[in-house]
Amino acid sequence: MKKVISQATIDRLPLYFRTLRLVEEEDMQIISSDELGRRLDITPEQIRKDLATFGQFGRKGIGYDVRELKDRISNILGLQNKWRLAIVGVGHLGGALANYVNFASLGFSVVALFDNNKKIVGTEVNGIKINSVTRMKKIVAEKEVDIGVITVPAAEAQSAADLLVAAGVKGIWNFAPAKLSVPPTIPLVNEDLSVGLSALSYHMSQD
Amino acid sequence: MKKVISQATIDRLPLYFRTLRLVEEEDMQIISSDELGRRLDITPEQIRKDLATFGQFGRKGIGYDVRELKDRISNILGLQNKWRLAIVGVGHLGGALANYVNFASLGFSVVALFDNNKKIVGTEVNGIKINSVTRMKKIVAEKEVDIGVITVPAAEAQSAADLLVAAGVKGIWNFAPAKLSVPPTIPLVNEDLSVGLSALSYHMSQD
DNA sequence: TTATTATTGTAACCAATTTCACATTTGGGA
DNA sequence: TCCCAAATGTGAAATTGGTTACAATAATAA
Repeated sequence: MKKVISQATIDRLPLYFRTLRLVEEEDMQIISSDELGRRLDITPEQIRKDLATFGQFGRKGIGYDVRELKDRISNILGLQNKWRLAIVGVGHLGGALANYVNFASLGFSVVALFDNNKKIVGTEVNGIKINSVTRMKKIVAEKEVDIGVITVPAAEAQSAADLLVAAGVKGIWNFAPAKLSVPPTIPLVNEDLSVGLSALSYHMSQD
Repeated sequence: MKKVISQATIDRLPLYFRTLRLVEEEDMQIISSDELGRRLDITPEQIRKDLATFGQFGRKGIGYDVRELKDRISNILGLQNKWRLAIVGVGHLGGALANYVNFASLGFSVVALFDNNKKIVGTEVNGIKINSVTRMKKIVAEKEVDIGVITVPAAEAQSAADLLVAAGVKGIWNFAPAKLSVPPTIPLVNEDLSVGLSALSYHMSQD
């Protein structure tokens, strides 16, 4: 199963998935690419092309089986893995992510928190104890952490990434506005909020 | 000034901007596309092409004037506007954004907070009072809010957007995992965190 | 002054992505 | 049974985005 799926398609799959879950709750068993597109503002052709990337399982003249499509997308995205997250940097954003309920519904769980501020080490957020970053290796192993989430200031982001990689995480989700260097075997996704906000500013300035 | 700049380019401009600020602090007056690219893992050709979209102001054989390039990008992104934000939904994420320092350094400021939970209306976060959503129109006008930030649950996101539009905001930054309908004159940027996290999951699942 | 090196700007090419057009399949109704 | 309407799947065309190659320019050193 080594079919390449484009990044553009991968970024749309979560949207399909979330819509299929809603549709399922409405007790729809079958959905057409047209209806799915209408709900997401994506053309039906685009959706069919995306889905065709990983085999054909729609039924001509009918549409797609909601349950089957949803499960298939979930598998492609690897959501069956129930990834375990550790958050490094328990400031406002890190704390918010530790409490973020939408993760749980996708099968992700926050299992560890790290900070280098002695004042908060030992306290708990959402029932999870904050540890010193010096204990990262031990705790990442113990708690079987898969994903490291970086919510430290930009200047400290690279060293947080280095510690996470050394501790053995399999992927990194970076919120710091900084370019990180990690081994090519470790997937890295950047979630720099200022990019989106700046893009909004740009569009608001045009007319 | 009606030159079209591609979304791909717009999304890279904030990265250039942030790097130029760092470079400026290092007292560099001139930077080459090569050096800028090295710091961001973007090819120098790509950078030159992006910058060429809005005129030529590099100097052949020399490079780009750091200050000038930074100011120019700031203007293109509309950051000189000092946009004023209102956050709707003061849960964990909304609260974190109300405290987020990186905004201020880009010239954005949070000037109003709204929630429909009576228990928190009247309290303050980061010195900003939480108002009832019923007072949105009045307060958006009073505080001269430009941008509405949506951090309510998905099911309430559309009505939050409707209220913001009715109150006169000029743009919307949406964190709820939902597709919003807004008038085409109102720029909308979606910041669905589950998209990035799912993409990370996908890449981690590949062999 | 002239050659050399560094570096931009851009045209031409190539790759990725999206849109278009349509053949094909399915179920339902006459 | 046969036709029609509703859909998918997909090749081809169009568009968008990225890479390559190189001419042009500027500073510096010989």
